[in-house]
Amino acid sequence: MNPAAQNKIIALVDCNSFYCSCERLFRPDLKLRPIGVLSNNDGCFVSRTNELKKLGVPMGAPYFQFKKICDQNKVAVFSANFSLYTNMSDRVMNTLFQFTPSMEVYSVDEAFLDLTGLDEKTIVAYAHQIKETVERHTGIPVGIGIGRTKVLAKIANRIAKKDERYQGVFSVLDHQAREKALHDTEIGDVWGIGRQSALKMKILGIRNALQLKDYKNDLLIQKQFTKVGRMIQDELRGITCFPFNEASEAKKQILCSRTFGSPVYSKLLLRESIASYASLAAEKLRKQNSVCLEVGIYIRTNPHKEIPQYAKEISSLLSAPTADTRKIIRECWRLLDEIFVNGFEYKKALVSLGRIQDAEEHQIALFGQNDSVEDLLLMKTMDKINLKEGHEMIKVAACGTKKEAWYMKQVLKSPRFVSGWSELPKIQS
DNA sequence: TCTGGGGTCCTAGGACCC
DNA sequence: TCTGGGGTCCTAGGACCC
Repeated sequence: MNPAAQNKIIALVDCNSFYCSCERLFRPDLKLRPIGVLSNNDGCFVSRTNELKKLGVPMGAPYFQFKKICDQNKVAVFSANFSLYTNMSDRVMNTLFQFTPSMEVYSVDEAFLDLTGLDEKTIVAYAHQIKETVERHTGIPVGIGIGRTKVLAKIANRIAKKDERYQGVFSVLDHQAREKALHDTEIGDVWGIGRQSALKMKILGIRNALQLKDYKNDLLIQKQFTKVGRMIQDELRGITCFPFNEASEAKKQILCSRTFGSPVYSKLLLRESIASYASLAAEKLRKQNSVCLEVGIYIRTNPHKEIPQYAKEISSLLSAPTADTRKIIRECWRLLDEIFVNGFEYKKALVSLGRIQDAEEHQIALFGQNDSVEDLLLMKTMDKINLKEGHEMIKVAACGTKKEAWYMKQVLKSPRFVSGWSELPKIQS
């Protein structure tokens, strides 16, 4: 075995309450106030500051159930402003990239850094330097966990954020620190162990990460928790199972779905919403330079409401791979004809693109019609204009022109501080 | 009135083939 | 008379993550 593989140093950098921190950046008056950010349609909390967590608002909680508590405690509540968050995310990632050539952007607010080879004695100090630099350059506070594997870095990161003594940086490279950290980490808090697995683990007497690491019957773990469970166990032992993916890979499936602002009854409006989601999905498809061979849709009523329920999904294979918005919309509409039933109160629609292939490498269809050069040019031009002039400046007419019932409600949205000239913060003089 | 959106990976089991 | 065995591919569904 390669001895270097066992002496890896992985750091996980994770932004604190990321969406809330982004909102706070442009509102210094909110520095000490609890903040919450809501999902689309102002439905549920998707980001909360510590102050809001302390008020007992759980992750994913419906806003309307906690509105009173928020009002009473002067909570600043925002509609999600994703263009702001992705913009800030880019800035954070660019800053991190200055500290190592080997980095994996894991999500909008997290990145793994490979710091292998650096002096272990000074690694914590180095991490503090990373943390301070990110905060100085972007204004976003982060926590950093350090370990031999991704799973261990995750555990260290949790402690870095939770235990104030460590001021946002914690390492489990040291044997004793690691054993204690694993002992103090509940099994359900281990990365990759969800609710179902945590329950099953407890039946086996495994209540914390240390017990999983030291569990003797590897075969039983494999059998009950699949290969993934075994890999998590090995990662806890310091053996790398989840490799470092530096290059972001092309998506194998692209989804676009929204809950409607108000219920929709007519097929006409469903068609509009689906055309709109198909356009967004196709745009993502072209952005990663891919084509798709499979198109699917899904529609459903509101399961939280006591009304007649209907939910149906359907998908189909195209005769030739495509990235043409118009072809994708056409197929979605054909599918809608197949599953639409009149008389229901629809609340959500989804469009999915599957069997995704690289646009250059895809097989030429034997029978179907491939995208022509003209089609591709039109799509590219549309994307270019939308990128430059703002989202949905140009769209296919099928998406509709009026703000119909299905449009999202976003009452509490902050201005586009970083992406719209007209909404830049104003300085009083 | 009112409950998000976008992904990945794994496995069991059926279909099919020789 | 009396019904093999092994391999591969595909899909649906489950579980998990942020």
